[in-house]
Amino acid sequence: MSKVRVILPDGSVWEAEKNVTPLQILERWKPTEVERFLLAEVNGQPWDLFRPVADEEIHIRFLTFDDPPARDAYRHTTAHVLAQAVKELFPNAKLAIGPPIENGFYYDFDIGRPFTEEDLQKIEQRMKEIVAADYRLKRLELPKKEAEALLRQAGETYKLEILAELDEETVSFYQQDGFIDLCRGPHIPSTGRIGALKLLNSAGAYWRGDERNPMLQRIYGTCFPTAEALQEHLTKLEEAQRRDHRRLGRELGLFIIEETIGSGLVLWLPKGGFIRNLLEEMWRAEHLKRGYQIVYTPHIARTELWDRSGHTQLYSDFMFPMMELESQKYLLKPMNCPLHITIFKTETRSYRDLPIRLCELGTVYRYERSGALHGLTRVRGMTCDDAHIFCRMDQAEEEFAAVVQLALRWLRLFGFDEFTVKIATRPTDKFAGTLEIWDQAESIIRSVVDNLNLDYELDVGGGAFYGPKLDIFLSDCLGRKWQCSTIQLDPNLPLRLEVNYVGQDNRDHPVVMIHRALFGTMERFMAILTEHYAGAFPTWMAPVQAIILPIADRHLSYAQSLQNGLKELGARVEINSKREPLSGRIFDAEAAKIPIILVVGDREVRDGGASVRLRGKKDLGYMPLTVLQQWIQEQIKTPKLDP
RNA sequence: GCCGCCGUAGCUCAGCGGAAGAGCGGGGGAUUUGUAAUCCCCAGGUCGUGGGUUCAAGUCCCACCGGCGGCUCCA
Repeated sequence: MSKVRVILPDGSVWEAEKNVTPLQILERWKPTEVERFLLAEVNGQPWDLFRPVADEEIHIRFLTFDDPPARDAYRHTTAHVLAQAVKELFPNAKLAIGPPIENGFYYDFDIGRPFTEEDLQKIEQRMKEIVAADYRLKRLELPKKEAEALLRQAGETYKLEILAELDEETVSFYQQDGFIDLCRGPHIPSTGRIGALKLLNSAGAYWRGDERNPMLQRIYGTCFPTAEALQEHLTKLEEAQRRDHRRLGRELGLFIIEETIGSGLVLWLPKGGFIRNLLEEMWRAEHLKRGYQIVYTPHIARTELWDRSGHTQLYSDFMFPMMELESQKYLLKPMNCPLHITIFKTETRSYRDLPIRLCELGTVYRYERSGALHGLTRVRGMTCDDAHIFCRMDQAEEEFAAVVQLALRWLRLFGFDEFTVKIATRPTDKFAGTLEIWDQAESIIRSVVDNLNLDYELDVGGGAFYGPKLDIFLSDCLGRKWQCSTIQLDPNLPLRLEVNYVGQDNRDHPVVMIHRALFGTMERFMAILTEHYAGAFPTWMAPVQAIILPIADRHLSYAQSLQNGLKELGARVEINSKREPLSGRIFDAEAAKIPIILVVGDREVRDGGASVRLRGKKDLGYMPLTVLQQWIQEQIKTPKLDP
């Protein structure tokens, strides 16, 4: 019998029998803590606690729910419990896939009809029984042939399809109780280790996400080690709902999407319009300071322009249909670049003129499928905070890096400080230009990211049709990620559209373009801000910064003079002199999320100043006028980028 | 687009075969009010649109329009 050398996390080295399981090691090493651990990591590989190890020397670690691989295994096992329950209740159901996902898991089934609310309840009930029964999980490995026979006999056609795509000679199955499933694993040792679970909803989902495939029924669920942790997660989901920008947008008078206008088309109400204008003014000032030039372009342009740019061939799926008048054909613009290019080409540009940076808050229209629309985050008419930088190839890296840095600093101004960077590379089918040019562009982006020491993820094939890009996602206060800034390096449109400069050699050379947006679109950014702040915008951004509540009519003229004084300091101040009790008007002001409430009555009229209350907080007490003025100025100060 | 659910007053929703309701908001009146909702009265709806079933349709059926959730985070 050969031996295994086991190296534990604390550095101690043991000898064990061959085919020892991590669980056996754990029972010897930490007999009192066995229950805490869900999964092992053997020589860097996630490994079932119950799976014998074959190597002669192993470095082993034990993982708990707090380690992502173990959490995934935990939820993956729960997905198997879901599948077992469904198979028992609906023997004709065919299994598709059931992976763990960010906050839970799902499993796709083909049962020929949608699940009902009652189905879900029954399934969840059955799942809890399976958990209570505490079935052990087993891993078995079968040669592909035998696996195929097994799945064929079970009528699991989707699993057969998956199997056919696997290269391995032998494949693994996991089994608990009478349920067996083709699965890569890993899993937790037994169903009894699952603490609290809940099925959330079911919905149609195409097999492999492709609408040409049959529609399956997906059940989403989540699970946590304890009922408290599950409840915490459910509360968070409710909190997200409470912050839904579509709801807050209406309640706070920010924006609305109205049937009579059309799906995906936004009406900005005065308060939302105020915030947007504020952001846009900051944006313009910042861009002028940084050598950008502001341009304006029309919403429609002749089809020939879009033919030349390649949009009608490569982007037509997202474009509104053509309109024709006086035998001229026009298209609504889905992007601003061809128009900015046209502006660039109005003059012959010397190498000394570059870079030229044209920017515009340009409204574009894109056809999004009705089912994809969502509030302000997925719309059909949107304003991009767009810019196109025309530069030489030797300037591209520096310009690109400057934009990345600007974008990160810009987003921090609005209260975000956690970002994810994703590099999206050449699409597999619809792309313009040659592979060499794409490779060069992609390597420039990588070099920028490396020099700035940014961690990034790779989105293979996610680039625009004309070039690779770097997308910046921000995380809001609930940890949700949103795509905002996008910076695209485009060596292809300039070639196609002959966007050239005259070099030192007196010859034409193609420019390189950088397409970029910082906010992304004004619509989406407004949605993100609204949800991040739950409608309680920072004072500098709030459409109404302070509201004065005179206690009785006799205090109104004092309230007005106070209002005028504060307005002179630049504050946005209103008065609510409705003849309602103070508490009622405070309630209204809090509901409107006005940051500062100023109460004035006999005392304040006599002494000057006001009683101050901050949004969400109790009475801060009386402030004399001079103190109040200074304090207000501090409160309303707009954040600025350093030069 | 596809699957499921949902469309009743400006907003949020109850009513689900037998005379259209509530709260908020709006209008009017009373109250002159001290830190998260003062009281009373009133107006407001071809119950998303169009067809059908029925003695009778917000209510059941069909189509369309619109909204919501989901449609690879791959064994």
